[in-house]
Amino acid sequence: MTRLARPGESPPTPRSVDVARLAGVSQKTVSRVLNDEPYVSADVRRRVLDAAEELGYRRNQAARALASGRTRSIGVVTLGSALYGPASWLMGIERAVREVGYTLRVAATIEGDPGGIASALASLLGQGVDGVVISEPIDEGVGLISVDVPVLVLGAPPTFAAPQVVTARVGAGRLARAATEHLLELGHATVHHLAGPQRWYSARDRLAGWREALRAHGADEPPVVEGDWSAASGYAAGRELASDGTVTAVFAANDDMAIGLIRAQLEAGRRVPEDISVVGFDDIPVAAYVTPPLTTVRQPFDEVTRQGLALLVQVIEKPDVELPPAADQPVELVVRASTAPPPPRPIP
Amino acid sequence: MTRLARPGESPPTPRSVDVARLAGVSQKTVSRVLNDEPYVSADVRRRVLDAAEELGYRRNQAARALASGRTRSIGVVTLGSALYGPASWLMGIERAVREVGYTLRVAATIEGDPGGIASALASLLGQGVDGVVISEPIDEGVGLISVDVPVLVLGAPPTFAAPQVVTARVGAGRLARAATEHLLELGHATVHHLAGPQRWYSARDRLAGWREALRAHGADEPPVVEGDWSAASGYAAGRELASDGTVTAVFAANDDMAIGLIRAQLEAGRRVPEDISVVGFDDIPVAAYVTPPLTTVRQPFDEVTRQGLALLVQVIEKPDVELPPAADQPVELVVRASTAPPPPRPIP
DNA sequence: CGTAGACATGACTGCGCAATCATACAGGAC
DNA sequence: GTCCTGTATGATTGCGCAGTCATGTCTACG
Repeated sequence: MTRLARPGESPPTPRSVDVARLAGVSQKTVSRVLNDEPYVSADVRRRVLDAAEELGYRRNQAARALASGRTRSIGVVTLGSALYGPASWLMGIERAVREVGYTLRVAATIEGDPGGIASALASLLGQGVDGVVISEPIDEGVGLISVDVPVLVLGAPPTFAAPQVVTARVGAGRLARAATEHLLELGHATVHHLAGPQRWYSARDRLAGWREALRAHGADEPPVVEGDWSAASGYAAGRELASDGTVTAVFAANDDMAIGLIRAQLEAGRRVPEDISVVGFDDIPVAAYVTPPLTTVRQPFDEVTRQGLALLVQVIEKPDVELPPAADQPVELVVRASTAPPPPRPIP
Repeated sequence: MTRLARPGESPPTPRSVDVARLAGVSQKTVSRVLNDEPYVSADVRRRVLDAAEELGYRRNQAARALASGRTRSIGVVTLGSALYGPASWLMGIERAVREVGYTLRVAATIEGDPGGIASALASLLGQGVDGVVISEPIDEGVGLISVDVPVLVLGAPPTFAAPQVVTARVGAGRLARAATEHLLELGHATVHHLAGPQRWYSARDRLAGWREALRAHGADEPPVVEGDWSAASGYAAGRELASDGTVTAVFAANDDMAIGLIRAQLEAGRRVPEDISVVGFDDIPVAAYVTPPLTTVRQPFDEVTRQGLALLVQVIEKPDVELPPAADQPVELVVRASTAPPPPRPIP
């Protein structure tokens, strides 16, 4: 932490003792002021803050962590990709973490790296984070991973052994169900599903929501096509589906795949939404501007991360207080122009 | 850092002394082994590693940082958004940071927050990072920000006072120039530009590249339309441009705006690319699948971050060694179907 | 008016590790 | 054999802060 100034450079960074000396108090009192502890007179507080300001003093986090046993940092395990969903989660978490006065450490897992989550977690724990957020985990068949700090799992059921596990379910399942029901209510006999990779919990959630909706409406359950989230995989799936004239509605597990799928339909001479309706998932920024504008489902990233982190921090700071149940977030289906009633009769 | 076990819980986490005791050596020797320092016999090394393994020992990073003055962590200042560009930079950085054996701390700036970069930097410096990466900075008119660790600036010229400043230019300007030239070479008399917000260096870079290309070809320089990166702003700009029949080619500063712009053209009854050609920037995942598939420019995120970080780490660890010049990254223009020669005569 | 409590401050200590210095023993040069 | 250099290890110390306890001052109240 000591920044070794090269000869002739700026003075060394000040310590709390320096502040104390300048303010005419003890080092401990400086610590009191900076930590907002009680029993400091207004006068002394003022002097200390002024002195700190004058010296440009910043507390040494390593020393704080060592002395107090807390780093005031939260680690995030995220997918090492720029996919809209994971990236949005991460940014939501950053905002929320900062709001509660913590700092953020990030470890990315790499798709296909076995033990990726476990090693990312190990790296974070080694850094001494006070809590961990796991964003949209994928199933690695690792079984129970054991962690000695509280864990917040976003968008998936917990499979971690930890002092406390908090979950913030997005209700992706409910959202998927709403998307499917939207299509059924337009009059489609059934709805096909272009699923995400089933190693992802969020992909399984969406599939389950789709299935529920079909069952509730007594609709047939057509075979599932699985993609890998990419528009390319959506395109491939779309070519396959285009050869089946009975398909009139598809719910894709994300917008990228939906867009690829639509392109395949157009190339096959089928119009969207006249011949086939498509619903996506995520509401990526361009969803409203592609052709046709995409009906999709929007996830409340900010609200979910904020709520989840508030819980996590409470668990970290007051492990014994009872947790309030997480409030459900509102479902938001954004209806645009990629969905319509089915054509009068299936295309032969 | 001390994880206080609640009564009846697992034993406290082991310290290096515990490892030392088990291995029958001194604490310092454990430190030597774990830091790969010389002058340790193979036998002792083995015993220490075994003992550490047996106890599940992990070094306390706070203590290491305090004792050594280095955190072995790199801080990143990034835009708090899920925009494709910033998110891709961040993930590229994560991979690169891990490859060089450091860990990552993230601070996001908030658009519109005055002093955002400065406060994000302050937060990171307070955490004691050994180096800082600033990704696609925006101009806050803050003037010189002073930092006491080496800085890597991605995609922009440096405006920081720091012991060492490294830049990894993406060559966005060159890429923008290539995009514009592509249109000119198709026969367009000139190319309009839908710029990004000019507070962003990367937006200014792209504008400059566009301007250079026009000058080099002796083409007229039409007025610039400025968007805010969003598809919505591209759409708005597109409506404006659509009323001008002389516009036959547009270079948009990112793909989202290009997609919004294309949608506005279609709604105005102009065909892309027959009536008007559009080039984007970024090659977002869906760019190949929108209608028409988007001609765009791809940034070499991974190569640039990897090279830049290698330099940054070298500067951190060996401040006195001369830096090799950064190699230029290859320009990649991805030609798809949104560009074509201009229509025979301007639409009246 | 003496004492219990609230308030305000400081002295001292220790967090877990790496840096520094000291020590000990090899083997080679002379 | 003595001296040296290179190798291998340990003892001690200190990084900069917060925790603990001691101490002092001021009010309130019987």
